[in-house]
Order: sequence, then structure tokens, then C-alpha cells
Amino acid sequence: MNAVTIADVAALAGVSESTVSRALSMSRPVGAAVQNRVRAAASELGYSGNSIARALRKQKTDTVGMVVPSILNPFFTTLVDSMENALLADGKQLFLCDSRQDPALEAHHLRLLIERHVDGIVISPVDSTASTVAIAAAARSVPLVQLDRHVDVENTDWVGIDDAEAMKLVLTHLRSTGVRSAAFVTSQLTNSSTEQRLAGFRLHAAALGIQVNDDWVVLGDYSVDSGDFAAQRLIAAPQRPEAIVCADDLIAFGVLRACREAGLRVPEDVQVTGFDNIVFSEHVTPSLTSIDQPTARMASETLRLLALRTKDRDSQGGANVSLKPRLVVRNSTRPVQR
Amino acid sequence: MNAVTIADVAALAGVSESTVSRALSMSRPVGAAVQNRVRAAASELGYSGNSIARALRKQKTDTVGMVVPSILNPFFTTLVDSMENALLADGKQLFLCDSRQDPALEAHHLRLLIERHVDGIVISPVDSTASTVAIAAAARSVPLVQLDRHVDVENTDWVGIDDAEAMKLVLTHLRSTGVRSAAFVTSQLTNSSTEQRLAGFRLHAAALGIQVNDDWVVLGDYSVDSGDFAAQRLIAAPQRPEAIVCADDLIAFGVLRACREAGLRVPEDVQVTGFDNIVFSEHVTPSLTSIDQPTARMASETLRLLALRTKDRDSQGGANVSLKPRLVVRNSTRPVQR
DNA sequence: ATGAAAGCGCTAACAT
DNA sequence: ATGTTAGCGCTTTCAT
Repeated sequence: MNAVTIADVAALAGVSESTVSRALSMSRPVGAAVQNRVRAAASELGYSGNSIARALRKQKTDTVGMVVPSILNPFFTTLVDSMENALLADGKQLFLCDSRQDPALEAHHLRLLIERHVDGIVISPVDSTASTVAIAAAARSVPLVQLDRHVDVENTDWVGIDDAEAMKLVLTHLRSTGVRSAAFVTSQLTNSSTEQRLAGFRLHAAALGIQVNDDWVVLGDYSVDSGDFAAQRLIAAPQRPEAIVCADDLIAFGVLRACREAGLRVPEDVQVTGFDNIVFSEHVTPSLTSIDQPTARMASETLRLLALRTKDRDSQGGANVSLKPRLVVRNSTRPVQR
Repeated sequence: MNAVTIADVAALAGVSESTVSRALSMSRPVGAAVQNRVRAAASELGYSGNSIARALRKQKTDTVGMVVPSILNPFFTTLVDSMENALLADGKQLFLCDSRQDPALEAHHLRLLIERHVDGIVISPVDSTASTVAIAAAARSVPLVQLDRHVDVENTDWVGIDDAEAMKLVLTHLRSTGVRSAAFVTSQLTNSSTEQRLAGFRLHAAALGIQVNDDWVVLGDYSVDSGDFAAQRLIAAPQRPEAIVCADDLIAFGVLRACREAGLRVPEDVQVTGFDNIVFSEHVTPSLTSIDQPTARMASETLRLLALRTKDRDSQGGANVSLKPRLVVRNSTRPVQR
């Protein structure tokens, strides 16, 4: 067991506890000789500090809580990875919480994080409405920034991409390949990203003169099977869209599968696009045209905002950092016409 | 800000701090009337406790640290998910650390976790040799169990699957489809799982009379591209194995891609198997025959061992919990011959 | 059943 | 530059 405390080090080095604290944290100048003796004593005893005691005293834990709808979704995995990496540089550590698409569990996690006195919370809310109360409550106790998805709550910042702009990139690309009609497959409209992607799709399809039939917007969930199912319906219908635009890559994978099984060639017979550019999108066949989210940048912006809020707890009003998405063209869409 | 302390609640309820503590934690009987007054006062003030102070006093943080080689690998994502879920039931929270395949970073994370006084550490070591020192040091301060991969260190438990048994399942299945020769594509032999899978492959191939040429064991890394590259070599060689057995699903995806591009049909021309049964293995084409690891069970066993060690810190010698793997047969292998 | 007091390990005022 | 003291918020003896 590691029962070595600062008192042990102080005793061995023949100085006071404060001096040990100062020498080790370099929070104040300490005599060179003493410095060395303390260092030696600490390493001899294998002293490693106690962040719990330090946290209690300094009212700062050097931890951040992150709450995501599902770590199993590769997009959120990437986001978690980026956050963990960004935190590393700050010497902070990450409490990972998975809300499993459940607003009640999400609220529970938020409560626990508050009790743990994390220095900040990063959350991608499960539901536009059901998540608001718990998030508002949490934001009252600690700096909180919403990442990717967000709900309408005062006193929180948001970091994400411009979803409408992303749909514009997708549709402009499709239009340039000659597409005149397109369907949209997405999840239920229970969160902000989903809503804005659909709105963006509608807006830019209209602007570009791309036809969208009423029953060409299909709502399921963010999963391969859901995309497969939706595509089967679209394929079976009397008129088929020239392109199927998907709200995330998982859905797109399902669409690709349905097309393959229906004997439709992608992109010759129908073009398909995804969203998020998860790792596998370059490994499926055909490789998937998708929207890349700058997750590393998103993570660093998130930490920047968290730090800002920590410094100035009373700064009102949320900052919204909307980053530019990037279109990654692969083989599920046709070459641009000239 | 949440500056409500137990003293505030005590004052409002007109009792001592001790009584509030007892009433709220029910650690000792408390008069019914007092109980109610305390409850009321606490909720009126929005008191939510301070786990830092509690941890300092109780010498117990209700946190567990988990260190994985890469959260971006879907298998470890699943493992993290299972752990987070199992922890939830115990009211504990998870510090997630990604060692990014780097033993030095892994050691750094372990040090931080020790300082944080986590109640236990769960780790999948990066490297058979380079990881040992840091793990041994950590295991001296806190209960530690190795999950999936492991290194040879005293005083640690291990939970994983029987890798050799898994290879037996794979090869027995392949043999029953008529396979007479097989290659093995894996990563460099820098960790226990990888070593044991190869050993199991060799052992059972020999036992079943499956031919394995010297240059049919290819060492790369756990990635799609590495599998692709290895398969290209195998395909180009004068004699081609009837089956390509892969040490994980990512490698297998790469092998499938290489086969497709070489015009080889799977499973007609060559059979392919994966390992880990990650979610995508059922969504690729052809769907992948793989080995399923019981991650939920692995997580609960891990927590059980951690709890055991916590109770009895001096229990020597490691427990090894080796769970049975399960073969999931899909379309990348042929039907069994009769 | 309740209260008073001590103390977990650390850092920051306040001395000197 | 170093030591002394107090106290972060809580739980737990030890009293009563």
C-alpha cells in the first residue's frame, strides 16, 4: 500500500510539510540544498502525492466529466478519444459516462459528476427536450459545454459543426455529378444535429433544384439495420431517387448493403453519402463519401471554453463555436461532370 | 455555484453535522422526526454532497481507472462500454485512459491513477515486456486486474478468454468445411493474446492435419490496411492457402478487401475468419465468421476480483479467470461438409 | 439517538 | 526562505 504522506517526507528531509509542498510543486522558491534533500526523501520513500487531499484543499480536481449517448457509436468514440487526448496535455483526467440513450441515466451521471466536483462537464445530450432540466441544473454548479448535439439551455457553450453547411457541401457535390433527385435517411428528430441536418438538406435541395418526394425522408435510428430497412423501402417504391443522403455513416452502411442485395450498383445506379467520416467509411465497398468532423479541433475548443468559464464563472450567455465541416469524396458518389 | 455543505444543512435542520451525515447516509439509526427535517433541509438547499471530502475521510474514492491500448479499436470500445456499465451498478465511476500503444504514456497514466487513489485499476497492457515495470509498481499500491492482454507480474489477477481454445474452435470449423491448408495473419508478437493466438493456431493446425507453410504466418499490426497488405502477399504467392485465419476482425476486413480486389471469391475461393466479433463483422460483405468474447461477463468478473482484492489486500498470487470463447459462423466460411 | 471533537493529507495565509 | 497554523467537507470514534 502507498501510505506515504507529505509528513513522512518532511520528517525524513528534516523540514516542515509546507516546505515539502513548496519544493515539490514549485509554488514558491525553496533553497537549493533543501530542494535536493526533499527530492531525495520523496523518491526514497516513493512518495506520489494524494490528489484527493489536494483537490479538497484547492477546490479543484483536475478532472472533467464527459457524457455521451453511446460510446459504441464510432463517432462518439472518436470524440472521446480526442477529448482524452486534449485533456492529457492539461494534466487532467476524464470521467467517461455513457447515457445509453436514456435521459434518466444521463441525469444520474450528471448528478454524480457534480458530487465529484469535476472542473467541467462536456456533454452530447440524448434528447432535445428530456435532457434540458438535468443539463440546466448541472450548468448551475459547474462550467458545462455541449459538444456536437445540444439543447437549448442558458449559460452553456456549444461546440460543433455547421450541419446545414455540411448538407450544402453534400448536395452541391451530388448536384455536380448530375443528381436531380435525392432521399434523406436519418434518425428520429430527437436531437439538434439530426434536426439541423434535415433542415439543411431540405433547404439546399430546394436551392439546387433537387427533387425530394414527400416519402423520401425516412426516420429510423442511427444504426446499420435502420439504414438497410429504410433503403429497402426507397428501392421498392415506384420512383427511385438518384441519390440517398444519410445522416450518419452507420445508416449509410445499411443503405449500401440494401443496394447490394437489391442488385443496385453504387454509384452507377444510385449514389450514397454518409456523415461523420468514421474510420470504417474508407473500408467499406464502395468506400463512402462522407462529411468529416474536425474532432481534435472540437476537443481543443471545448477545453478552451471550459477554461474560460472556470476563470470567469459569471460570464453570461453561451458562446457557440461552429466549425466548418469537410466533404470527403470517395467511391459511393460519381465523378463530377464537366 | 454549489457551495452548500453539510454544515448548512445541519444549521437549517437544527441538528449537528454528524446527525446529518447519519441521516443522509443511513449509516446509523436516526430519529424519524429528525430524519425528515434533515431530508427537507437538504433538498431545500439543494445539498448534493462532496465525494472529494468523503473520499479523503473514508480512504475510498469509488472510482476505477481503466487503461487501454487504444479506445479507437472497436474491441476495446466494447470492453470499456461493458466496464462502464458494470461499474454503474456499483455506484462507481470510470477514469478512462488511452495509452495510445505507448508504454511510456501507459506508465504515466498509471502514476496519475495511483495519485488519484482510485479503488482499482483495470488494464490491457500495451507490451509484454515494456509494460511490466509500471504495472508491477501500480499493483503494489492498488488492486489491479489485467483484462484481455496481460503481462507476467506478481500480485495481479487476469480476466480474459482462452485464446488457444478459440483457435481450436476456428480451425475445427474450417477443417469441417474441408480446409486442408491455412495462413495466419496477426500483429507483431508484442502481447500475450497475440502470442497465444499464434501458438494455438500452430498447435491445432498440426493436430488437425492442416498444412501451414513457413511464410504463411504474417506479422503486421491490428489494422485493416495491415490485413490488406498481408493478404496481397499471400494471394500473390505460388501456392495459396485454402483459408486465411486472422488474429482480429480489423485484419480480416483488410483481407476481405484484398480478396475482392484480386477477384477472389470468399468463401468459395478462400475462406476467411476474424477474431473479437466486433459489431461491424456482421455488416461487412461477406459477413465475417469470428470469435465472440463475452465482454459483459469479463467486466463483471473483473469487478469481482477487484472487490476481492480490496477486501483482502494481502491475498497473494493471481487468480486467472479464463472464459470460454464462442465461434460465430457467418458467410466468410463455407457450410460444414457432411 | 444525538452531539462534540478529531483528523483524513494537503496547501495557503500568516508569521518570522 | 522556512515554519506554524488553520481549514477544505466529511465521517467516525467517543461520549452522553
